[in-house]
Amino acid sequence: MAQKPSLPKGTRDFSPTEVFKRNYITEVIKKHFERYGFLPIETPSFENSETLLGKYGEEGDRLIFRILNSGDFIGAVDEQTYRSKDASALAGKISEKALRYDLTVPFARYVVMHRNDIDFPFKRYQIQPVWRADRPQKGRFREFYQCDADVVGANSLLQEVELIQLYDTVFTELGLAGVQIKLNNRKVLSGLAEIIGAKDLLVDFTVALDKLDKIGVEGVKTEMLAKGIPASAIALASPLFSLHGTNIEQLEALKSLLKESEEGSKGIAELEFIRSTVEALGLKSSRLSIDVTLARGLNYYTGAIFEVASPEEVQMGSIGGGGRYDDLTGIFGMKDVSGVGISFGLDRIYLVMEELGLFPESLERSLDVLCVNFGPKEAITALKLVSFLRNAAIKADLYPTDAKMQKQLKYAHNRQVPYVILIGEEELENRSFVVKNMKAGSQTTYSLDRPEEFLQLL
RNA sequence: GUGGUUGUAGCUCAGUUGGUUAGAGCGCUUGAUUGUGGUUCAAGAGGUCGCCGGUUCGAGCCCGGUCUUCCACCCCA
Repeated sequence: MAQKPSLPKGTRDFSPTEVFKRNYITEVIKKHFERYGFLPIETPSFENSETLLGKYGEEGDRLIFRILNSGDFIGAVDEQTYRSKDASALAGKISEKALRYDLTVPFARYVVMHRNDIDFPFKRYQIQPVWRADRPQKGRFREFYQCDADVVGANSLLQEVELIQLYDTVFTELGLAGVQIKLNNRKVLSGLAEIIGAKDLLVDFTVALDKLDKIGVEGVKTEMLAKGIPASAIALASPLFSLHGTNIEQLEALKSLLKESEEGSKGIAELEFIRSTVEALGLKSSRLSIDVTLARGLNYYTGAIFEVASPEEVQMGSIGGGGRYDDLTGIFGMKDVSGVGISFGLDRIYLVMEELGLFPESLERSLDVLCVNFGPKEAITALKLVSFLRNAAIKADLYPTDAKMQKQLKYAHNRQVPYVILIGEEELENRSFVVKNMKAGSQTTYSLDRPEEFLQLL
């Protein structure tokens, strides 16, 4: 029986135009990744569950798509687990694989597994889809692409500087000018929690602080209280709520606030180095802003934290994020390997560029020349000309059947083909071809013996 | 996972307190147009009203469930 086709929630088909536009973005990103010395890798779309589970916190585990075992997966479950109706215990028995949730954890696994074949420091990039069992909303899908560039095996802060430049270079070339690259440091957040005496509530503290521009000072205080952070501690942290001024001024204020914390002071020193070095090198169109409230992202960051905000005129979450993680491969048994990386959110960048009308018009053109098909005999000659054009790197095609000219021209019109070539009986006889300029409506005749004269027009 | 929202022709949307045969614009097909698309004119095709169930003499409209869309929260690219 015929069933109405449909897509799973949060997934999309991409039309030819959309794919052209998406490719345009990824080509730009890829080009600059390679110019910065990153090497491409790919990893499987699914991993063993234990590789992924527990790496993204409780919330992350919930959002991981799990893959049902094959065969008689129920028969393999022991009676006790089966009867317990404990979803997570049962899931562990009937599912051993899961879809990739991000590109960083699979990369960490990759590094550990291939440690003997890799020359460190290893700079890799990876552009692949990831899956999250999230509820879709604006700019949020269950299948989406991340474009990651990470360096492992060296912990120079110059890498942070370079990654900021990389962000700037890519967004500038895409025409996404004036993007704000937010920078924070986990050590600063950690130091703050220490100073106010809430070190064990670091995550709750930072998650609440992150919402400052969204829910305001009172909202943040309320959330912190709800999470069990004492009022006295919140009072100590209050200078944070009203930080303002330039990056330098904010750093000065933080420096004095954190002078008692060794870790916090280290974080400040890192921020200061990155800030001053980036400033010395200069950015093309983006601006770097230090933001101590920035805490979003994965909780494995240990140093720098990046987030790229969409341009203000567009209502969209962040279009990129990243940071430094000193310990990631430690989970897989490889200690003391530091990594730092950034990610571009392809799907959101697409939406922002679409909204701002930043895609070049040339992407719309799928065909430069279409040859009208007048019949078997004319088609052979037309095909010769089409081959000639194709060899000259022109996107050319012959209409496959000798349908009515009206239909063929309408097809050319709908596909926005700028030039249509006509080779009918008459042209065949005097070895010529007619080129119709679809925009102007004008026609010019060329000799089949000198097709290169037409090439000059293109 | 929580709360709200949406679904009618290929697309964008009308559709009255529940009442015969569900409409429009755009698009599509055919013709005016035997070598010419866009403009015009004429004709035509296209819908189990997301799906399942319920209430009713009668449901696109009311009720329940479910899927989907979009939005907020959580979290995040």
